[in-house]
Amino acid sequence: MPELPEVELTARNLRTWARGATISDARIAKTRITRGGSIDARALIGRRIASVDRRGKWLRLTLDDDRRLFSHLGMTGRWVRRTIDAPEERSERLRFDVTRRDRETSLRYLDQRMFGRLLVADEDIEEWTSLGPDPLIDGVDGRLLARAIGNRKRTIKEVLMDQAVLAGIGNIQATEALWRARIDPRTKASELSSRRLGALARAIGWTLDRTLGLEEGPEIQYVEDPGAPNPFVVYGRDGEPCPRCRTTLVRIVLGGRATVLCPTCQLNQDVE
DNA sequence: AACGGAACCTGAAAGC
DNA sequence: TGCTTTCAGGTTCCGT
Repeated sequence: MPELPEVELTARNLRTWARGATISDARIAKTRITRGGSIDARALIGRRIASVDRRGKWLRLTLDDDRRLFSHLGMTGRWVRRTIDAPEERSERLRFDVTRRDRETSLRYLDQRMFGRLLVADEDIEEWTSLGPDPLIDGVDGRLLARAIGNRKRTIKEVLMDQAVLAGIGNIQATEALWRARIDPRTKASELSSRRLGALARAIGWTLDRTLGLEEGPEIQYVEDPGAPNPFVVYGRDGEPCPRCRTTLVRIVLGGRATVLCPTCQLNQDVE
């Protein structure tokens, strides 16, 4: 589920909760979350969490012995803070009890569908190093987009979601940004003018900032959480009027993913 | 090489 | 009411 904004908020939470803290206990359930490796939880006990970083949708917790814990949230992963005596939750896959200044709390990684990943490594893993530029860390503008896209011929929506092109953009952020920039998601990426790419870069900044602002708080609110209203402008709103021109928004499928667009205003026309 | 589609999972919501 | 189908914000693999 999570895209760049949710992962960024998670990184900020983990810094607040755990940076500088010592792991006093660690337990990991044996599930497919650790595929591609295995984690010896006992070997983490006693280590201090030196720093927490995010790149794209990946999190990296660096320990004081320079080993790193990598975490990808997949579709349903979330890190939460609990009291030390809170009972194990249904989808709990990893638990860290951490101590800082004599205060002990418990960090839990929850992941219902287990598409997420957890890996421990001595150095940065390929999944981390192969990520493209991150819009929040590296900034994003039309030139950078043009360079990242190169002459890729897939649709701009699919290319935007390619983590090697731009790190952190998923289905929601791509949908929202393309609507904002008035670009038809089916356009071949290499066919966008530099002017269009400039508009797209600004639109990406707009939707990321907007989503980050919506999600400030102790726990990330997902759209699909029961009772939570959809906070997005067009994502999940097919059948509703376009907020800009009132045309009914339509749903198509691109690269196997639901895509909402306005058939009237997403026509790649410059508007100033 | 590039593409569409299925697979990996669980559970909530919609459909009948 | 209860059973069935569809769908979900991610990634990877497989066959054409």
